[in-house]
Amino acid sequence: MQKTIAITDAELDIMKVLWQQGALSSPEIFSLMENNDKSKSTLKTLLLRLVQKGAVRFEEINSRTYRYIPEITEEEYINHNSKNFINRVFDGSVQKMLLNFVKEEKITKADLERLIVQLEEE
Amino acid sequence: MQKTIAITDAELDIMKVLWQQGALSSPEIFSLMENNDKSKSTLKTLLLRLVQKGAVRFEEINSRTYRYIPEITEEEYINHNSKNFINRVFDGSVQKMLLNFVKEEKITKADLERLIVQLEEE
DNA sequence: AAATTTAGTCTACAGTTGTAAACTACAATA
DNA sequence: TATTGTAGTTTACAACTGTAGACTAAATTT
Repeated sequence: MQKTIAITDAELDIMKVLWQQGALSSPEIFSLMENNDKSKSTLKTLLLRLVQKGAVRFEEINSRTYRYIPEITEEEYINHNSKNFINRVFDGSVQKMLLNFVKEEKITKADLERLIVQLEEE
Repeated sequence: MQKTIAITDAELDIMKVLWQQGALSSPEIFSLMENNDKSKSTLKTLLLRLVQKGAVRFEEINSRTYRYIPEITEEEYINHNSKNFINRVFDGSVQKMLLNFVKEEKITKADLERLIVQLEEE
């Protein structure tokens, strides 16, 4: 069982482009995050931290360019964070969460019905 | 629209007992959190921070004891955090989250059906 | 009244996070 | 080849977090 790697919010923005693209050089990451206001330097720091914590590895492309590759998958991230969230906010109960979302009208009956149909189609 | 008050994990433990009990003195909080290993001093720091950020207020009971009262409700906390979580992890889409939970078998068809029944009963 | 317990306050401190400037070294271009 | 652009590295720094010791002052116990 692999140890848990915590990814912070700022780091997550980088992971998202990496997950989407598979592997990117840092300039590529940077240009894909142009909407993001962070400086290039900030980006590099975040990338370095991701490498240090093992969330990303890199390969040398040529002498001064690297390709960064995600080491943990988006699924792993999602699963880990979902569990965390449900534990923290809903005492670990998915039921409790669902009930709350329905009560708060974040989920409608139509949503639920659609899901059931989807489930049956498989 | 009230400004957002961020509650950290450690602080949340305190909020939880306050939400459950409504209002407590700090020794009461402390004894309700005995399972928790934190020192009394730590608890007081967290309580102070909660007061500073407006998540908790206090009333004097007698000269050297206070009653601490939650200023934000558990619902507010849950709603805010749910939104945060869904934004961060599922790009703001509840549908996406549900789909993922179903796929990961965190939610079963039975869960969904039960929810629909509950909805209809209201 | 003296000793002890205890609620609260002040101060501290290391680790994490978000952010970035300064610096280095190679590569492309003039 | 000298200049300039740029990928990467080092260093920094303040805010936030988790944790807690030291100190103060009031209440309780002896």
